[in-house]
Amino acid sequence: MQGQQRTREMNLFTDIRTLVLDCLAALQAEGVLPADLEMNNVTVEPPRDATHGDMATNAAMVLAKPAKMKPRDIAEALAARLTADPRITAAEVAGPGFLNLRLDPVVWQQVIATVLRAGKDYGRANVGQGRKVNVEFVSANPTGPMHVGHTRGAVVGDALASLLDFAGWDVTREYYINDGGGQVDVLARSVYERYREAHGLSPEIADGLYPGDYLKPVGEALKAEHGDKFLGKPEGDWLPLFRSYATDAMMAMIREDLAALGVEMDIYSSEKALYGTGKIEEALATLRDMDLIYEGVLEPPKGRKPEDWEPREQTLFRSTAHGDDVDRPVMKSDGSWTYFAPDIAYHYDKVQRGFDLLIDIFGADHGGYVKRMKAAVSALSSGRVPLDVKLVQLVKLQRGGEPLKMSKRAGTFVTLKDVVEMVGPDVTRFVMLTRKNDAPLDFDVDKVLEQSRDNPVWYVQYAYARINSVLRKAEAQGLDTADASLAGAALSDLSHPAELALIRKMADWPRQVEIAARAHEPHRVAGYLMELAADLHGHWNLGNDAVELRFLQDDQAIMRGKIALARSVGVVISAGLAILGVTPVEEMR
RNA sequence: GGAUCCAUAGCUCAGCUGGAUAGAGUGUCGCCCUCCGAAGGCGAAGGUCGCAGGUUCGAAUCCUGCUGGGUCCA
Repeated sequence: MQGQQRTREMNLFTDIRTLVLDCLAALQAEGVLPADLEMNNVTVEPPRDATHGDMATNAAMVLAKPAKMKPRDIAEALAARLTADPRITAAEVAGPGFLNLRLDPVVWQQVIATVLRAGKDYGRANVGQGRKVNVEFVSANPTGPMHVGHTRGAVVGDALASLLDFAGWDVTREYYINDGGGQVDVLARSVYERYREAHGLSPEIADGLYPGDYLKPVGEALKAEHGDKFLGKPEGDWLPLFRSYATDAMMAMIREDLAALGVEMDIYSSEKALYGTGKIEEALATLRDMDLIYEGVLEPPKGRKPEDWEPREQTLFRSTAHGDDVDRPVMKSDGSWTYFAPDIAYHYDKVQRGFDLLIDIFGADHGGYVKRMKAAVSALSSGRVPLDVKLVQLVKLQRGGEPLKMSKRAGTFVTLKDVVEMVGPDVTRFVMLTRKNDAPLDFDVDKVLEQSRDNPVWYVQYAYARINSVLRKAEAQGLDTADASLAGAALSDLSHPAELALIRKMADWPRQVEIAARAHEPHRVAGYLMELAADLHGHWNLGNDAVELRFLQDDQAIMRGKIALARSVGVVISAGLAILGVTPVEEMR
């Protein structure tokens, strides 16, 4: 397979792991090791401590027990086999049974050529094997502009989608429009007041209506299109029209906000569109066939004394059969659907569209919804399709250490657009990915624009800009700095420990991609980039004292290798930034 | 009351989904540099990984209970 072949060449760690497994198989063939051994737990990783060598394998420790042998004996037999490979220069047993490997520097140096030849595809993985994944994210109610909380979900979802794509998944980015519930009626009534206002009447923004100014243009547009024919008319005359008009306007605004962030959805699905199509009934019928729907009365919630609690018979989903804590109502006693019913139908639809994996990005306030959603997907796909729900915690927006408060009810809140206008889409995206999704995030709009070490965005961008600066200078000295040319540079001169350390960091990139993709954690990419940038800057600083470590050299042949190293770091940085959706800057100003 | 997430250096946080002596940044302390390969550099001190058990060759990581905090729930 072409793809797998390429992956093997790019990820040095899986290369060496394959070698380890081959050696173990040979030992089995010789009868040194028993035939039936589980090898899945055998890993090849960079050691925490660089003095331990280049790579370490735990094979001897993992296999000791099932093979009924001492770890040391296995390790020594394995070491003897491994050192027969030209890539391995040393293999020594250490600690409780680790096997520390040292690789021929040539192997490391070749990483540079690999990076330069692969370009932006360096690190592409095949963990997805072309399977289909649906990432549903943002899914903000179409009742107003997106605020900072949504922004984090948007960035996390988009970056996760890019990461999975990079790791070999077939990705669909999807937005679920919650336009079926009561909140869009509220929206329509709010817009009606703005419509009245457009006619010179004073709006009555009753408690519970959306007070934001952003609805004024919608009211005016309705006036321009329909004149005064809805003034003084009963709600039934205008509600449906106002509802769809307003949600369309809100969705247009949300799409603009997303575009400002650089987020492009593949599909917008509508909750409203599920009604009347039989989709909900179909999904529930499927569950009913599985004996997972029944009429019943829920236990009152434990603990706090239920004041207005009364036992009511409802239509319930037996979600406890799929891991939930209690069964959940899908239809209220008055015969109307609960919020849960269309969500079931929507996820059923996703299952039917053939996805092998579903991912939902929710705000942390929807955490209570996770178990029932997982139960529904588990039931409706007969356990075939996993649903992973990533909960995105709050963003604490600050300016110079002071909190920027937001309140949707008062109509004064910091929108996504505000933030993007203040700091730009690239900074917004990067900062949103500097923490794992389930940890709260501090976002200081002043700090993220500082040029300092503790501003991670700047730090990574600066590394990239430095590399480009040095490339320009090398070019001015007559060097061909095209990647294709640099890929042919002689690299044997790059043998200084600092240079090899930098290369090792780059060699780790494909591995980090796999780890991040498997864990569904795009923030790891940002973390890796900060480390790579730190290594680049550290190496740069060494050049202040040690002239032979500078990228710019008098000797063209030597400089060519150094520049190849610099450029390959730049390639990896831009590959990582591409996953985050951040544009690298060529020059600092 | 239940669900869920979190708890790691003074502070802000990483930590490879079980590996070796737990890492950065910042702050503190000490030294060096004034170099445009500028937007500092080197080093030191600083830890019962919330607490208590359990699982195993091995736990910050997995399981159970507890404590404290965020979020959610008719």
